[in-house]
Formats: sequence, C-alpha cells, structure tokens
Amino acid sequence: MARSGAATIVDVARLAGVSPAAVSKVIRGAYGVSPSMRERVEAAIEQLAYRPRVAARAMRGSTFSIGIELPHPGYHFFTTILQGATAALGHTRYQPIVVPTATEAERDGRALDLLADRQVDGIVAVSPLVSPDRLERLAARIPVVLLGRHDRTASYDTVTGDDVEGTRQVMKHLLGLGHRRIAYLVQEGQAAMPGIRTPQETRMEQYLEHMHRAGLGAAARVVRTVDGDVVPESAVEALLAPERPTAILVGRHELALEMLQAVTARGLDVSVAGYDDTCLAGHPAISLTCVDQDGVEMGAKAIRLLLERIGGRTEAAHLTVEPTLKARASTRPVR
Amino acid sequence: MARSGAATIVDVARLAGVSPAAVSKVIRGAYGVSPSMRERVEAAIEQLAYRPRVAARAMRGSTFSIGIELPHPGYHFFTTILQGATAALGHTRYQPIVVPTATEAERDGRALDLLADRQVDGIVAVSPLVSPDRLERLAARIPVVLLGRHDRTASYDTVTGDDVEGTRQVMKHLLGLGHRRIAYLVQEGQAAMPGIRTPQETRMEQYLEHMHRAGLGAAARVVRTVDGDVVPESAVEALLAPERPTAILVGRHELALEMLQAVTARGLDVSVAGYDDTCLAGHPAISLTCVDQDGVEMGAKAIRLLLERIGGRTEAAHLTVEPTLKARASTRPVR
DNA sequence: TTGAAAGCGCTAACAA
DNA sequence: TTGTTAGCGCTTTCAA
Repeated sequence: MARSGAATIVDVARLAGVSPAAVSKVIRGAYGVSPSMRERVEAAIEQLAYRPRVAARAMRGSTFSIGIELPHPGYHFFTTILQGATAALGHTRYQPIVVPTATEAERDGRALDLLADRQVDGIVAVSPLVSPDRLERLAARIPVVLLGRHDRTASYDTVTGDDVEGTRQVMKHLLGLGHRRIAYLVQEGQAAMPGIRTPQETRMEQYLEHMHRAGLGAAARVVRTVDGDVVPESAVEALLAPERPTAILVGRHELALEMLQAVTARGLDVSVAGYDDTCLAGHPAISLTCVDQDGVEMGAKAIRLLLERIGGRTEAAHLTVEPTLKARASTRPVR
Repeated sequence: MARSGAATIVDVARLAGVSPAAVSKVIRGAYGVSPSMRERVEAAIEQLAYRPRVAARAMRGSTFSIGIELPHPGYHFFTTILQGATAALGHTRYQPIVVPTATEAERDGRALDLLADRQVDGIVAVSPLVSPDRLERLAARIPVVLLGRHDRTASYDTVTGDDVEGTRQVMKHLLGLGHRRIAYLVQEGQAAMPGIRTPQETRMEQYLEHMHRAGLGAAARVVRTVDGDVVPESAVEALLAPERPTAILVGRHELALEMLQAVTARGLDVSVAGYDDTCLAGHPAISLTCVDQDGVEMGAKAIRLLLERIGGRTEAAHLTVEPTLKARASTRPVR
C-alpha cells in the first residue's frame, strides 16, 4: 500500500502527452530531447510531484547509490569517516546509504551482503571482519573500498592509516620520555581474526616490535579487554598491578579516555596514550596524547577511489593516510 | 554490470526442479510448502549462493527496510538514538538503512524523499526541519515516526524528550545554586523554523519562561551561534562580557563542552550546564552538568511505534521520554 | 527527435 | 501442494 497513489512515469507521460521512454530520457538528462518536450515533461513532473522509484530503476539501470558499512556508529572516529565520505559524495549523482553494525559479530559481512542485495554501485567497508576471499568475490561484482585493512589484493582498493608509522611515533614519544614499562590495552575481537590485518593488530604487533627493539621485550605486556564501551575493572586491575607500568598505550580512543579516567581516579602517575583524536582529547581538562588520523580525508579518499572504479579503473589502488602525533599532558616524563 | 553473473530465482528454480513461485514461497516462509521441496530449494539456494534482490522484491511486495534519517552523525546523542533503533530492529525481519544529513540545509526533507524513493516500509526522522504539511503527505503513504519534534498530528507518531521538564530541572538547579545572571547559548538554524517546534526551541522558550517567572526577565540573555561544531570566539565574547553571567545554559551537548573549555581556559568561575549526556560529560576531568535523555530508549520506542503502524495501528501515538538531571561539578553555587 | 516493445527479478492471484 | 500467469515501474534497444 505504500506509495499506492503515487505517480509513475506513465502518469507523467500521459499528462505531458509523450511516451514513457521520453520521460525517462528527460529524467536521466539523456541525449536527444527537444527543449519543448523537456519543458512539458518537467512541468508534468512538477505537477504530479513525480519521483522515480529506486527499485524500478535498479531493475535495469543503476541505483546511483553508494553503500557504506559503518561499524559502531557511537565511535567518533568512524562517524568522522562517514562525514568525509558523505561530503565527498555531495555533488555527485550518488547517494550514500549506510548500514550500521553494532557488534563485532555483525561485522562478519552480512551488512555487505545487504548492501549488495540493494544493488548499490559501490561499497565502502570500514574494517570489516571478513576474509579476503569473500571480499574478492564481492568485489568481482561491485567495486569495493576497504577502510583500515592492511591486506592488499588486486580486486579491491584500500585506504589505510599508516599504523606502522603512527605506532612508531607514539612509541618513540613514550620511550623518549623515559618510559620502560609500557603496557598495551587492546580490544578483544578486533585483533583476533586469522588472515586479516586490522589496524588493531598492526598496532599491537608494532608495539611489541618496538619494545623488543628497545630491549624491553620482557617488559612488554598486552592486556585484552572484551568488546564494548567500558574497560572492565578486571582489565584495569590487570593493567595497574602488580608491576605497574609507567605508561599505557591503548588501541582505541574511547578506551584510552576510560583508562585515563581510571588512572586519574586512582591518583596514579601513569601516562596514557591512545589512537585517534577527538575534540575531547584536546579538551584542556582531558589532554590525551594520541595518534591523530584524518578520518574525513580517509572517507573522502575512499569515495574518490570508488568513483574511479565505477568510472572504469581496473588496477587496484592502495592509499595511505599519514597520522600525526598529538603529544599532550596525559603523557609525562617518567619520574 | 553489477551482479551480472549472480543467480536469480529462476536459476534456483531450475536447479531445484521447481517453479520460481515455489522458490519465492520458500524464501518468504509462505504457507503451503512440502518439507521435501523446501529442502531441495534450500540446497539449491545454498549451492548457487542465491540472494534475492531488494529491488525486484520492492516491485511487488515489501522491501523490509526501515529508513532512518540521521542528522549530524558526529553528534553523540544522535548516534545513541541510532543504536537504540538498530538494536530494536535486531530480531525483526526489517533492516535499517540510514541516510545521513550533514548540514542543517540538508535536513529540509530531501533525505526523507530519498528514503521514500527506496520504498522503505517506515521512516524514523530525527527532528527534521520539514513542515508538518509535508510530513503529513509523506505519512499518508509511509508510516513515519518523528523524533524530538513537539508537533502533534494524527498522521505521524512522535517520540520526544520532555524538554519542558528537562529545562525545568536544570533551571531549578541553577536558580537553587543562587544563580541570577543565567545566559543561554543556542545554535542558529535549530530554533528558527516557523511552525516547527524543535527541542531547541522549546528549551529556549522554557529558559525564558523560567527567567521571567523568577523575576529575572531583564537578566535573560540569549546568544545565538552559527551551525557547526565550534563556538566562534565572537559568541564566547558576547556571552562572557560585559555583564558576565554566573551560569550558562547551552542547548547542545557538544557546544556545552566547548563553552566549558572556554570558561576554564579563561580561569573564570562561570557555571556551565548542557543538554544530553555522554560518558565524557561524566569524566571526572570534565564533569559537565547536563540533562540526560535516554537516546537508546528513544530510538527503540520509535521503532516500536513504527512496527505497530506497519502492523495496522491507525490512531497516532505520542510518546515522551523523561529526562534526568545529572548535576556535576561544572555547576557550583554562586559566590 | 520520438515511440513501441521487451524485459529486468520478483511476488501474488489463481488454476491445476 | 505446486505451477502458470500477469504484472510492478523503469530503461534500453531498435524502428519510425
């Protein structure tokens, strides 16, 4: 019953006294329409408040939509990417449609299937937990750009932050401040998928690598926390006792803020650094040191790659966005 | 060319040795299918990795999708609503599809049209800047739930925070702390649409009302800032000089955090309170007093109303969610 | 420059 | 219980 009474292309054609095919041409701005006909058709469209159905269009042509798989809409960094992507789509014919995934479990690719079922013209997937195999099969049918994944195949494009460089910067910063017992907090699930190189995984590996190179392999300590928005008390305890670190590096922004809170609440002199920046990290009362990634640029780049692919490019492209260390008061020289 | 080689219902039917209609019935779980046929069809679906196109389905039946118009994905409160809505949709047959709107200008209803063009089965619109007229026309075709708008019509349902009560609570709190010169910061565009009762507008009116009732009508001061994420220096100046208020009430969370920052940076003893809560407001280093609205519940309620409408309810429903004042350190007794 | 006709993949009546 | 049939609203050859 939805749209029951709504005008169709046939109604418009009838009112304008032309064929449906002619209306279709006007709508699409296709070649070979006389100005007088265009005018009459446009008047009829206006009068009937006609809008083409995406579904009917999809049956033959293109939907002119770009699907965006967006994990954890509550995480600031991801919405930043969305903003960049949406803005980049601004003046194209393409519309963004977003399928949110709330839990790690949902990032298994079902959202990508849903987008494919909608016959979107391209897909931006934000570090999905899907095997390269499956992504290649998808990319064979629809252009796909992966955000944040470090795997490189010929079938899909990627945009990644330089996690090696980012981790290098923050580790250099911490080591330079004299820290030796540096611990690492990572969120379970993000680093645990075999065959997939997530940012989380890369950063953790690099942390271990830097500890090792600094001769601190024995002091390295990785604490894993569950999926979710809070750092459970047990993880905090595991992190802060008994050989308490002087600095903690955290794999995700929101958790870094939590850790900072936990440390502050306990009155401890433990430095905390994280990944990704928000205006809140820069708030003087918080002042969290972090590796800033330009999410807006990443989103915009992803769209650019997608449009290029839709436009016909066939060889794969892999873009990297350089992170910047924002050193703030949450990291201090070790006493 | 997208999906070019993908299997259709005819392919499945052929492989299973049945009619396309039979496959359709199996897919939809429709009545009157023998177990043996179901089994064969399911095997064929599996083998061909068949997935029904949403578009083809939409041509006759339902798309089983709920459209969500989401303004400002970067604002925490809005993503909270999205989370509630997505979770509520979790175990239904319906899928959420989100169309983000980035600027105030985009909230004029074009996103709603895009969703209607996709023949979604229902629409959740988060305080869109669209006239009741136009919404009624839309709601005549598709069930619509408005979030945050205070207009009440018979054609669409609404879910709103109790902004009268919320403002009452925070004003009572500030007045109780001895504040008399209380200023109000509101974002331009949000309160300026004729005929539409946005939360922003209601809150501002209530602020004025409470000032008036407290005999402080002359001390009331409303400063408007432009659309965007920052409070421009000029607005800060306008707010803090020359008859500096002892407290500032801010219409939107992100701006409240900014104001708090500006006040702190200047070392002034000015209380700041806002609307909406985040974990960051509760961070001990920030400790921003605010009126907390349960966004998750609002999102969930919106979906519930929508499903009821889809299920056949015809009379309008208007739900209210009660806010809670979270009094924190950013508001102190006036010296 | 315009129109007629075919068909995209699916569902819903209706027949068998 | 199963299959046949007739579209849904649009785009796209191909003729006129």
